[in-house]
Amino acid sequence: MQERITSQQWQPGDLLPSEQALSEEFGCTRATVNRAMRELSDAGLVERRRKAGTRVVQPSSHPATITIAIIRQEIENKGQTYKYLLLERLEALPPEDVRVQLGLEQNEKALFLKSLHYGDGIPQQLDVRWINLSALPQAADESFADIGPNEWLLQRVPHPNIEHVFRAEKATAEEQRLLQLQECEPVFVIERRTWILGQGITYVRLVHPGSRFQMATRSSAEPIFN
Amino acid sequence: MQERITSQQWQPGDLLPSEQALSEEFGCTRATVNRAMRELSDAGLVERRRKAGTRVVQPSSHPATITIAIIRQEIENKGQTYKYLLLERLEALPPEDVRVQLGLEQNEKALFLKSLHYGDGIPQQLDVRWINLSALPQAADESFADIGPNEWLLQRVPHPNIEHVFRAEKATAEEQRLLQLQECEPVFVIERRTWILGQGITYVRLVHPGSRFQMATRSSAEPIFN
DNA sequence: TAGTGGTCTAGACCACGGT
DNA sequence: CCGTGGTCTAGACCACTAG
Repeated sequence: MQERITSQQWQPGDLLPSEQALSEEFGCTRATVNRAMRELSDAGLVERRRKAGTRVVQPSSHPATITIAIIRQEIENKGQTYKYLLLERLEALPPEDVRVQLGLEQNEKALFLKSLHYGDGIPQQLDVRWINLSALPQAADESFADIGPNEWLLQRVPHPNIEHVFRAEKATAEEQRLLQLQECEPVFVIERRTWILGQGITYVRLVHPGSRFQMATRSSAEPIFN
Repeated sequence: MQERITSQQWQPGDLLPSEQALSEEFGCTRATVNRAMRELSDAGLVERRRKAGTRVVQPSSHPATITIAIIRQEIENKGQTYKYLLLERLEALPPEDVRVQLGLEQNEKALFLKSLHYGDGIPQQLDVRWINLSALPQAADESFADIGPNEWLLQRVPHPNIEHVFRAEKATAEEQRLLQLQECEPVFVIERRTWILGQGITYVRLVHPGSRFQMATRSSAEPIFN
C-alpha cells in the first residue's frame, strides 16, 4: 500500500478502498489491513475517518523525529572526555514567564542552576535552569556539584511530558565568555519545558556554540519499508 | 501501564510481566496487551525483545517530533501576506558533496535554484537547492517563476524519505544581503535531503533569519494518555 | 441510517534469542 | 531448549459520521 502511494497509483486526496475490500484483495483479514493502515496513518501518509474512509494526505509539511541525547552521552559518543562544572546554585524567585510555565505561586521560590558541560576541555553546552521545588523537594538537598541537573532529573522523573523550542541566537556577552566564543559566533539554543500530570518540573535553556553543534533527523515515513 | 511507569511503580530497567501474565491481570486477551505495549514501545517508554521480555527504558535522551511546514503555510498562518521570488535558475554541475548525496554521475548536471520567501515584504527564508534531473526530468520544463520549488516537489513527489540537519550559523555576506540581516545576526539553517527508492531527489539549504524564526516540538510520549 | 474505521476476543503458528 | 514477543486468522460489537 505504501508503494501504491509513493508511486502515485494512489494520489494525494484519493479515497482508498475500504478495509473490507483491501482484505479481500490482499487475501488477509481486516485486522491485518487495519494494522497496516494504522502504521501508514502514524507515519502521516494517510488520514482516516470513520464513515468517510481513508485518504492519501496532501503533504504540506515534513514530519520528522529527533532525539536529543543528554550532553554527556553526546560528548562521550564523539570520543571526547566529558567534564561537568556547576557555576551557580541558588533558590530564588523566577522571572514571571518561568513562574507561569512551572505553575508556581506568586512568591514561591524555585531552584536556579547554571552549569557548563565540556568535551575535551572545550565548552559544549551551557545549561541555565529552573527547577520546581514543590514538584521535586529532593532537589533542595542535592548539591549538583558532581552530577548535571539533566541527568539527575532523568533519573528521578523518567518520562515527563516535554516541549521544545529551537532557535538560532546571537550570544549574550555572558554566553560568549562562558562558551569561549569568537565575536559574532551564533548559538544554537534549545529551550525545554517538562511537566508531569500538569505539574511543571523544569524549564531549561541549553545554549550550544553554533560552530560545535548540530541536530539531525530521520524521516518517520521511512522505517515502514523493508 | 503508562501510569505504573510514570509513577515509578515500574522503574527504569525493570522487567515487566509477560503479555500472557498481563492479559490475565487486566482481564483481556494477549492481542490487546500487545497493542498497548507496542504503543508504549513506539513512544519510547519501554523496550521489547523476544525471549528477553519488556523493560522500562532507562531514559538517556528526549525523543521529539517536529513538523516543518512549507514556508508559505507558515507565513500565511501568521496572518502575513506571502510573496515568492525566484533569484536564480540554471543547470550546472553540483559540488562534489551534493553530487554524491543526489547519486549523480561524474559529469551529470543538476538543476540549481535560489529563491526567497517573504512575509509582509520581509525576507523569511532563503531556499538554495539542487534538484536531480534524472529523477525529475519534468523539472527542466518548469520555470519556477510562480511556484516555490518546495511546493512544486511536494506535489510531484508526495512522500519521499527525508533527512534533516539543523544548525545555527553565522550568515554569509550574500545571506546577510538577501535576508536583510543586521551585522552579527545569526541564521537558522535547515539542510534537507530527500530521496525515494534510493534515488536522490533534492538537496536544499533553507536559511532563516535567527531573529524571525523558531522551531517547536511536542513530546511523543504524551498523546498516549487521556 | 448505513457504511466506515476502532477495538476487542479467542486461538494459532512462528522467529528470535537467552539459558 | 523453550519462553518471549511478532504476527496472523476469524469473528464480533460498537462509535462515529457523511450523506
